[in-house]
Amino acid sequence: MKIQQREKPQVAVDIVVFAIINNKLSILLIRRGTKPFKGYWALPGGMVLKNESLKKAAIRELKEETGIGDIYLEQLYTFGAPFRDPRGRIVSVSYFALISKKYKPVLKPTTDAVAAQWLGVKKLPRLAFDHKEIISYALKRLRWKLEYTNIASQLLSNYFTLSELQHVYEIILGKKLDKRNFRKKILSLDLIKPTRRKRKGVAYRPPQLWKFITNKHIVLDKRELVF
Amino acid sequence: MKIQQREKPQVAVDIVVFAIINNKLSILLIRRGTKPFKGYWALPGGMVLKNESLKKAAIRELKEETGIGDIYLEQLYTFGAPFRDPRGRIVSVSYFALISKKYKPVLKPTTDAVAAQWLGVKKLPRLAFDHKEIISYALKRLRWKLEYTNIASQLLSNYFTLSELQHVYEIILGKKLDKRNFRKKILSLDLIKPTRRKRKGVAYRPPQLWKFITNKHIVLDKRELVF
DNA sequence: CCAAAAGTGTTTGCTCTACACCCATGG
DNA sequence: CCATGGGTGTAGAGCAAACACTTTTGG
Repeated sequence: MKIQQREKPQVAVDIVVFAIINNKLSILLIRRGTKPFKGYWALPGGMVLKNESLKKAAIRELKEETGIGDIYLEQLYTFGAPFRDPRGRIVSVSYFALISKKYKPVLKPTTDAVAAQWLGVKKLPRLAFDHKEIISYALKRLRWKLEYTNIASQLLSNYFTLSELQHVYEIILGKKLDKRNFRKKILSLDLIKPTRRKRKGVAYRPPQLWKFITNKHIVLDKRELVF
Repeated sequence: MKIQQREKPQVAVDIVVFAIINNKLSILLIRRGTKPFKGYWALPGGMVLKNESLKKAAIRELKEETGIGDIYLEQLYTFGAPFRDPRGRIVSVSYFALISKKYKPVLKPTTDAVAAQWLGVKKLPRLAFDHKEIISYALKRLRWKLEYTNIASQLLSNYFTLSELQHVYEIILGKKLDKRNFRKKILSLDLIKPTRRKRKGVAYRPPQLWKFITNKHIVLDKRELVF
């Protein structure tokens, strides 16, 4: 398919979807089945439709790829270099999304994609367009927001143990944390509360299950969660 | 002028230009001379041209408005609600800019604008489009970046006194700061250095003049400048 | 000599860090 | 009873906040 260069740019969304898969911070990528960059991995995304907001477009694309509609989504940055796409002028508004453990995404290849797959951020393949840059931007934002928001809630199930929460931090920040200090700090912020439940069936002392006090996105007024 | 709704959105830039004018944090606004929102105040901005990057477009528009080319500019957020502009689908990439004391902007009315003026952020008039939202977003970003970057350098002359620097912080954060603690903190970060010069002609002890060690944008790895 | 802002240290409380042992369960 | 991760407290160091007086100049 060949698209001519237009006078007016087209507006697209590209989405960096993070999830923790097999204890690795991973990104959803699709393998392109058409030119340009055929065979390369790329971020899911697509054109914004007429009378569709940018966020709606991102939600729609994500639903098409993963089947999940209810997802944390936040605008990242807009990339608009004139020749970032060889097909013509495409301004891409990037989003970053988090998929919580409570969902099981069903990856569906779509028109442009021959495969969709979770790939660990540590060793990403070569990527189409300027998608590497977009991902690096998203990673920065993710690490940053971990420190002053309750964003980790978006990567866990409704009920979780403190160790699971700590692992989210460790995986994303890429370093081991002290268990006691982690607990002290996270508890001091009143973001989570204990429940009556404990995780059953484990071959060790059953851990307390916790939940976030709210599902809403909370922005702390300081970077309180710097570990 | 009536523009029809197009199938492809147009891409525009809108710029929130901050400067400190008469000890007030101010924004450059233009009074619209044409419909829609004729007579309302609006952010400077305009359409992105073919083969022009987003940032270039912002720089060009700013130069047209203020005559200043060398300016701190950073992308903010992209607003793309389908009906944010009654003329049709316009996706607006917003930028935020800082004008340093070393420049004297010459405000020039342009095609769409009957007047350009600095208005204090404390009491802004009613604004066209969703520009109020854009400004509120820019203000948040400005306050936030003050705490972990050397962005204040963009609002001062090359040489400045510590009190002037402190005033930038006080004006933007909207609170008085302790002089001794301010100095201690700012000096501990190695962002500025003393010069041999002192400000002359003042009716009090002549203050030391300082400069920023670099003109480059520095991002600290912590929010060190929380006062 | 007066007015005005510049410049300068110390004490106190709080927060962050480092660190090791017992507990509850399944098998 | 063994293996496994869960759960808990404290002491010391470093950082942040509060606070008042002396200095230097122009007029």
